[in-house]
Amino acid sequence: MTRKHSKYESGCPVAYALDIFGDRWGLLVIRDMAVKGARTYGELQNGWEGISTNILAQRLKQLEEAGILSKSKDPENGRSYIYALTQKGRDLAPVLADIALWSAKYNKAGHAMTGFSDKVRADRDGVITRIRAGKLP
Amino acid sequence: MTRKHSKYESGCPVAYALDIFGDRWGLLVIRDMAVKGARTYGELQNGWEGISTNILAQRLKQLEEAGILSKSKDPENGRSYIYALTQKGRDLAPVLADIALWSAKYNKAGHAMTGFSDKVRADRDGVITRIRAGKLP
DNA sequence: TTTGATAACTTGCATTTTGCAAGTTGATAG
DNA sequence: CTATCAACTTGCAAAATGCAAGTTATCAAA
Repeated sequence: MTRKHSKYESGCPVAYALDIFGDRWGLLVIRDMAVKGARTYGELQNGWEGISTNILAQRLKQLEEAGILSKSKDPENGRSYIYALTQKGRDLAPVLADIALWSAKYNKAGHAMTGFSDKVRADRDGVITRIRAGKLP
Repeated sequence: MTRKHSKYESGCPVAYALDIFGDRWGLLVIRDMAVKGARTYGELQNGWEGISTNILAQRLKQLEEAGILSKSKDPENGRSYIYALTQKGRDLAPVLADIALWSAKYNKAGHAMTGFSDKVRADRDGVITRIRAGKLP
């Protein structure tokens, strides 16, 4: 991620990853694609958290530059683009899965969604394998 | 995390977690404690990435409020406090481990640290168990 | 063909977060 | 007592995010 605040550059693996998706929206965009199957700008715009249009556009560009996702023209609709996670992006499945497990354990809110975390709890390896294969969890 | 930009509130587990550590520094503070064994403000201040003093103070307070870490007076040094990850914080070990593995696979920088990710690659469960038990990986 | 709708952004400005660097306060050591 | 240290705090600047209106290219219908 090309932030003005210089990248961490510490060489630590956690820092390296956070340089790519350690902002407010990066991992949520990736989640929308991996877990919900979002593929277009409009679908991502209609995500659960209400990302701003300028931030979404910027994030998509940065994640594309980081090799996390790819952007191609939609052959069936000249106005639309298709965004897809690359293998590099899909390989973040274990991170998403374990974050969901952690949250399921500690989030006491009554309105918490449990679909994804329930699936992970039931079959963590299966969920990860499917996301890595480009399928829904 | 009490950010003015309203919390996501979507109910999604990933969003719940990012509300707590989805800022620029949260997960790095947690890493410093889990992976390096940092326990004092000074040790955290001397982290690999150069966090600002005001941000560190603020983050420690927020993470304490979120139940990720605890703060207690150092009985041997009246000027110092000891910060320790709670079980809730230590339960983020799988997330840290997965991030490290992912980065080891995709970070091509020659100066990348490989200690933690090598340990995870060799024995992911062992690393997670040790961190969860409050030990170093 | 024209008109209206739509997808994907872009733009201008406001608010919030992070960064820099100096400063303060309480505790310790000599 | 003075000097040093640990843990912040403070004031301001820079960067990131949010809001809401706007623009452009493409598609669909009349």
